[in-house]
Amino acid sequence: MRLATWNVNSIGARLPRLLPWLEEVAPDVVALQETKCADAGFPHIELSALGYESAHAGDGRWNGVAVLSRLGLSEVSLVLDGHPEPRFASARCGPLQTLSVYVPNGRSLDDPHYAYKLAWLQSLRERLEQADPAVPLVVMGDMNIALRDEDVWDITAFRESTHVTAAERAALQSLLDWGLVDVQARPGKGEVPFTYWDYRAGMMHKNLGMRIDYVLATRAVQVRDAWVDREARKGKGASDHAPVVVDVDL
DNA sequence: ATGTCATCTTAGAGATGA
Repeated sequence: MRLATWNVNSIGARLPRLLPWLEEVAPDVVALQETKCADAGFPHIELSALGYESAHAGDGRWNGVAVLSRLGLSEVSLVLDGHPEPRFASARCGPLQTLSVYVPNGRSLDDPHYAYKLAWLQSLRERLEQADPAVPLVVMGDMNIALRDEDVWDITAFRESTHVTAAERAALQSLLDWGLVDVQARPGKGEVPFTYWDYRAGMMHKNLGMRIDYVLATRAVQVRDAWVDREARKGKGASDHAPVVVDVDL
């Protein structure tokens, strides 16, 4: 079984890249983030033509998450309790419980959005308590957290920044402590396989990136291979995030 | 690194978010 997660930064703008990518890479289960579209505008038909059922939570301009599956799609849940923004989608995809999450950015340490980020992560942790860490389950998505210093291009550039604070890392570690493994992708251009590069200042070209997109899997999911598809971040009309692809056995 | 991209408002450049 092949899994993938990708922050597409607007599924509308990205459809000319997303559809060929799905055909080429042929993942069985996909978590998407930042679809930036309302449910009515989600391309269910185009995805169906490629064999995917899809569940989408979105309300328009911001956020938006989806789960795509060609192994069946059931037990859909699109709400994380207490949080109206569409940042959570959960579904059973064949034998695999699949969560697609778009963790709030946080913006800056003194912004209310930062506290919201931590509260949202706490809610996600509580949501996991309703599941069983012994079953095949993955949490995939844009965590907006770099778990280790080496997961950003230069930790000294993050002195007063979100994404690297002890509180954020503890919140992500708390998800792992429930019973999830942080699946390690093969090394990329550098030692750490970054998943995000800012559009500005030639960051991609200089490989000044961040590892903030994750596949977190229970131990019932046996990982065969994992990589970041940097090619999908290149060229015209690319997202600022690259997909993470993971081959697993259950 | 602050160099781009996407979307919405309301008709075209600015605001917002990442």
